[in-house]
Amino acid sequence: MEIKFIPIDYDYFDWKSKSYAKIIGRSDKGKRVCIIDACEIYFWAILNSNVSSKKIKQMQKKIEKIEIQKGTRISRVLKTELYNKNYLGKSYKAIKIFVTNFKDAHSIASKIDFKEVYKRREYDLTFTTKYILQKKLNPLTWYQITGELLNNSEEFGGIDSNLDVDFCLKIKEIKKTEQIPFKPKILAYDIETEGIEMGKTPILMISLVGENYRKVLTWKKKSRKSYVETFKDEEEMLEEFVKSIKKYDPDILVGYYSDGFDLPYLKIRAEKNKIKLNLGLDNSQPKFSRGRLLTGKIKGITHIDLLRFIQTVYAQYLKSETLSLNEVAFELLGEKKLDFSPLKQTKLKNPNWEDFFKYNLQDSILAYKLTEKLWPDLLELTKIVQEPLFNISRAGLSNLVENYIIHNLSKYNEIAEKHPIHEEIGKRREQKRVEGAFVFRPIPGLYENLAIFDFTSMHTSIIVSFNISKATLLEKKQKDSYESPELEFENKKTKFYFSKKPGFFPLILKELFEKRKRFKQEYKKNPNPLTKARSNAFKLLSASIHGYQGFFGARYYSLEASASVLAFVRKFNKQIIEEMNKQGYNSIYADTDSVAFKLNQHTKKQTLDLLEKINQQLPGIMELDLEDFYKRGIWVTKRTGEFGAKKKYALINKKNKIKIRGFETVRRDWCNLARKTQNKILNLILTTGNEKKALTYIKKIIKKIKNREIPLDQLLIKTQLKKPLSEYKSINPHVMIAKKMQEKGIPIDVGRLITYYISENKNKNKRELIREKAKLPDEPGKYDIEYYLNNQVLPSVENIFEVFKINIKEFIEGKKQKKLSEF
DNA sequence: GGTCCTGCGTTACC
DNA sequence: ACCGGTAACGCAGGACC
Repeated sequence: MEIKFIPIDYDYFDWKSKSYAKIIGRSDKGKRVCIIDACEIYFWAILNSNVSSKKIKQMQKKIEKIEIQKGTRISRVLKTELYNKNYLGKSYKAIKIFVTNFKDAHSIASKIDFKEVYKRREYDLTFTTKYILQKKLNPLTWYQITGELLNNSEEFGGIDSNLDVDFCLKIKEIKKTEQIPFKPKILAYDIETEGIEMGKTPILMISLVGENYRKVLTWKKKSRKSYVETFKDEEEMLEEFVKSIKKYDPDILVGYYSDGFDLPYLKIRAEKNKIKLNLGLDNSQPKFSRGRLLTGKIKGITHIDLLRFIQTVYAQYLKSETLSLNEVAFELLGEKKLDFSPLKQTKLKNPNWEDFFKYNLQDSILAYKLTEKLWPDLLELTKIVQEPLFNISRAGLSNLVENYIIHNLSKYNEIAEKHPIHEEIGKRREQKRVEGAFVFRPIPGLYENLAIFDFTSMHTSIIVSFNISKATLLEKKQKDSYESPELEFENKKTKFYFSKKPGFFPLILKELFEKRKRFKQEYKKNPNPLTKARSNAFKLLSASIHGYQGFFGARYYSLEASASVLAFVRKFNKQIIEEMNKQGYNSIYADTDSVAFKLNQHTKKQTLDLLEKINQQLPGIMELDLEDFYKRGIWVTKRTGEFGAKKKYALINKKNKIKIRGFETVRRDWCNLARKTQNKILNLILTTGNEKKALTYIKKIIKKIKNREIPLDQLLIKTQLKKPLSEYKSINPHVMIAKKMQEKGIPIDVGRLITYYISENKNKNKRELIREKAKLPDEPGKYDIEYYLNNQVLPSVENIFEVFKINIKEFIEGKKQKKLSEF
């Protein structure tokens, strides 16, 4: 039998002590298919140099006799083969050791302890990674598959008959084929419960949304709405939930925060009702693995918690202040959750069930639409990193980078480095932090006619240009090697040297860098969600590489490499600052990979010519780029001291587009009033080039504050709770409010945004703490005029006016010949 | 009882 | 434990006068 097949979910199983891959996907006809494939399980014993051939043969014989029994399972070494391989860029003889069973590779590896063995490697890769590497059956890519149809076959213990698929194939041949668009079957779900404590109270309703498919399952109330199905009790509802999913037959089951809430909740409630939540295609129940975060896996169906993907991969493209479903959906879809106020109360009393059903349905609708919207990003990242969608949708940045590297090692005949063990991680974490990038302290002022240059993927281009990596680091200075700038490392001034022979790590990055450029161009030429997603995926990987090298959990960790990259970053940033000054420009500001400067008498063309000249002199693949030309820019003083503040500036380009960085305007822990006022002031100053209109505006705002004309929603301050309440040493207003909320019975989780305002407080007998005046938004009270003037609005604008030598407080007092308090 | 400094805490930039 | 260093700045806590 021959079919076109796209792999989606990867798994493996044991049959007669051997490991087999079990891959679920679709055929081009939309059939759900399982394919079964044998996969050789092996790892490597890398040998010390000058071990004699005779000795090697002896070792191979010994290794081939290793046998392990674990319960009923017997694991053996099947065979061994000798190869010339590279490991960390050096060539070695290595014995490839084939074992029967994946699960025992680790134990067998630990039995190979000959003194001639330098390292044992690749026993710590997952089965799926090994399989994909070996068979090149990449996720979400179409293949032409030839195989033997299993039909109630005895082979593999009748696996096909217990599997909920259209057919099951035993693979004979995998061939590449043309790619056709693939749209997965997505089903979104969301539950509503009586309380929020995990599994404690019944699930009231469950919504399910797919293509032309909308359902709410409940047992609480009958409804006139056709999408609502009412059952006798929670048990029946849960049973129907499983049935509905099986019937809809989705490739992807998606929720929002469903790893942490919906799926584990469902599992507990199923247990309480003594029923099986057998969602898996093999009728297995969801399995949860505990890391820092709970992860819910369903066999054969890719369970995605969209929040996790958005948190690690997508948040950087979002403006939303929180990653709540409501805000993210509004930003990406222009659609919100429905307002259902009974949920905001601590106890649900006689809710309007019709509204509640609608509310529940809407959450799944949003999750469904968001998944469709983010599908190009999930798809591209999965194809590029070459790990299953399930992993990609939850992977952190280091994980994405590392898997990208692992799946690109074979070109260099490289054996993968091992994952650091616990002890090693501990050691790495104790290492002193290395010095980071350089930030140039600006001289405060309003500047005209500016431009910004920045380096393209600076860290990555440095790694490639100077061949920097764990494997290319030389122990001591060598002739004809790359030399890092002087840097401090372990409390000593030193330099690091890197071989000139290109290493596999920089070479993989070089390819990544080139692809990043190519796909950015492709997107510019042909902008659509797919080209955008591809461009973004490479951008993300490229931007995360340097952080990866310095991350304690990385296989290719090297603090020496990381410190060297940063030393180059500082050097080149300073070099460009100087070069611009030398060429008759004035450098105003710089941060890491960018330099802002005044053009002075120079034209745009002269500036671009200079850019080209600089580029000709830059080493390797390093490249300086024009970010933009700007009409004006403003830099202010720090609130304390008379120096210019770093990481705070505002610019207006030639098309009157304003870019604000670091100012309170962009900080969510300031009230809207202060943020909006500052934004307006910056806008007026940047557009007009002077402070006149801004002064008129601030006077108007101050008057409004004084007259209590500001609505409460403009005065709310939002601060995130970053740790459990008990761990706070310093009780700041938001901690105080969180405690108050907890006393009221409102559940407080880490990560929650705490909202409050500052009210007037009459008893002024002792030193007044702000937290004593903090109130919940629904607590009655008058806002504290003095606080909002002196701690919010005026501080947000005073150093802007100071650029024009105006002391805003004095200006306001002087003008009116009155004290501020009488204003 | 006021003033100043320091550390905690959050959020931003790159 | 899940990319990391640089930086601003409010508030509380405590030393000091």
